[in-house]
Amino acid sequence: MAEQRIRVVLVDDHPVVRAGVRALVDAQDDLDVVGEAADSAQAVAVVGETRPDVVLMDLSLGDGPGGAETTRLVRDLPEPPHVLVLTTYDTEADVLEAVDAGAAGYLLKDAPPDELFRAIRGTARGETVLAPSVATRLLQRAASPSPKVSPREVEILRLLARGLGNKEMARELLVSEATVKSHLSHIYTKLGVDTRAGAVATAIERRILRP
Amino acid sequence: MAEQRIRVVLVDDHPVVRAGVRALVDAQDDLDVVGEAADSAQAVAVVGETRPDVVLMDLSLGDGPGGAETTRLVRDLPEPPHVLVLTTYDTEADVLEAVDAGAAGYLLKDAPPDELFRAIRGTARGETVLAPSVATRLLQRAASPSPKVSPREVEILRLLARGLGNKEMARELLVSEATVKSHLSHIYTKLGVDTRAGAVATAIERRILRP
DNA sequence: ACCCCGGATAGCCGATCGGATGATGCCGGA
DNA sequence: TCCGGCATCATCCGATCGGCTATCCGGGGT
Repeated sequence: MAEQRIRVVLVDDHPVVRAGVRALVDAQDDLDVVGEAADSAQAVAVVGETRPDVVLMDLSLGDGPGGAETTRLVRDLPEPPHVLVLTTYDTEADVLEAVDAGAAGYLLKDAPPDELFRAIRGTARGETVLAPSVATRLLQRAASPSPKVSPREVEILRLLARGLGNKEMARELLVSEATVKSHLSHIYTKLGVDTRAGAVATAIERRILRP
Repeated sequence: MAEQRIRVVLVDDHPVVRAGVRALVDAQDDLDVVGEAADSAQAVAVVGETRPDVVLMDLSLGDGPGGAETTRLVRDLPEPPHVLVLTTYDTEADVLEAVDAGAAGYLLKDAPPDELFRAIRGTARGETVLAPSVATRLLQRAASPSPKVSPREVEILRLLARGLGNKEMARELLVSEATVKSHLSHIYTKLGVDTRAGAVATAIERRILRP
């Protein structure tokens, strides 16, 4: 007789994507979509009810808790399912957050269906599955550890995004202009940029600042 | 007897999204998916062969020409189909560019299926269909005298966010440094800022740039 | 005990920026 | 047709920035 079918739950706020994954996955003999959720609360509920083997998780779930936080919640359930992140972007922060939250795999939505199926089966077996571009990025980062920005530096970044000059920041933070310049230099080094504008853009992209 | 079925072609580089839209649309009695394309060249070819009533167009098509440019190409064909943009983001620049390219509608991928169907039918009849959030944004812009940033200025903003200096931008855009400075001054005025860092932050916040 | 890191401070200097001012050509709407 | 917006270019000048080199202090880890 055949193996046990792999039970899959979809978590994605885009109805179109849910329909697409369901259509593709359900057409496979060994895979079954047993539930769908459009947000974090639904996800936890559906996973609790259906006890799937694998959860396909989108990272951006519109309002409320995101995919990373939802992954954490799902993984905190008793006998948790494996979570395979299926999302559009492979930002450094996204990947790290997801893996940290307990995701077993990270796939991009532009992956061909075959790759998706293989990833689901692998994840169900407890393997770690990474999209090629994601794997590449992780290796790069592993080679060069990205230094963390200190609290004070984040303050500077906030003022920077508001367009303040060094003198104004100094007044705002009650320190000397020299100190501000010092912080800025460190920020440039850590973010790998050499201008204020670049620092702001990079800080927002790395989610150090919220847009 | 029933009306003529509406013939639809999908253009999207994500297999998952194509499968989803196809599954949803094909389930409707009056809608038929008659072709799919994953990039610009395929899109033009498929549209030429299948002569659809409506093209569902994603704006980001991976490498090569984007959805806006592809929309232009498709609309330049003889007896062109109506183009309904179906994408993830509603950045001001994206919307303007798409409409300028001849798109008849703009819908977001998180729209519920019903809305998608109504949009397709409306577009087929030659109506203009905008997603609520997009319509809201356009109305805001129209109501408040917040001056719109020109395409060239958006280019400048992009380079700005990458931390380029005026000299570098000038080289990149094949214009003189004076021109760059002129654009920057206009940008500052329009965005209500007076520094590069502030311009980047404001541009991202107003979704003129994507983070 | 020692060293590293975050934070604060200082001065110097060349490169760059931002503001002001003015001019040209093109195109599209009133 | 005229006006306005867009894009282009030019100068001038004071203010600011970014890189560099140093110093000092306090706390946490080895």
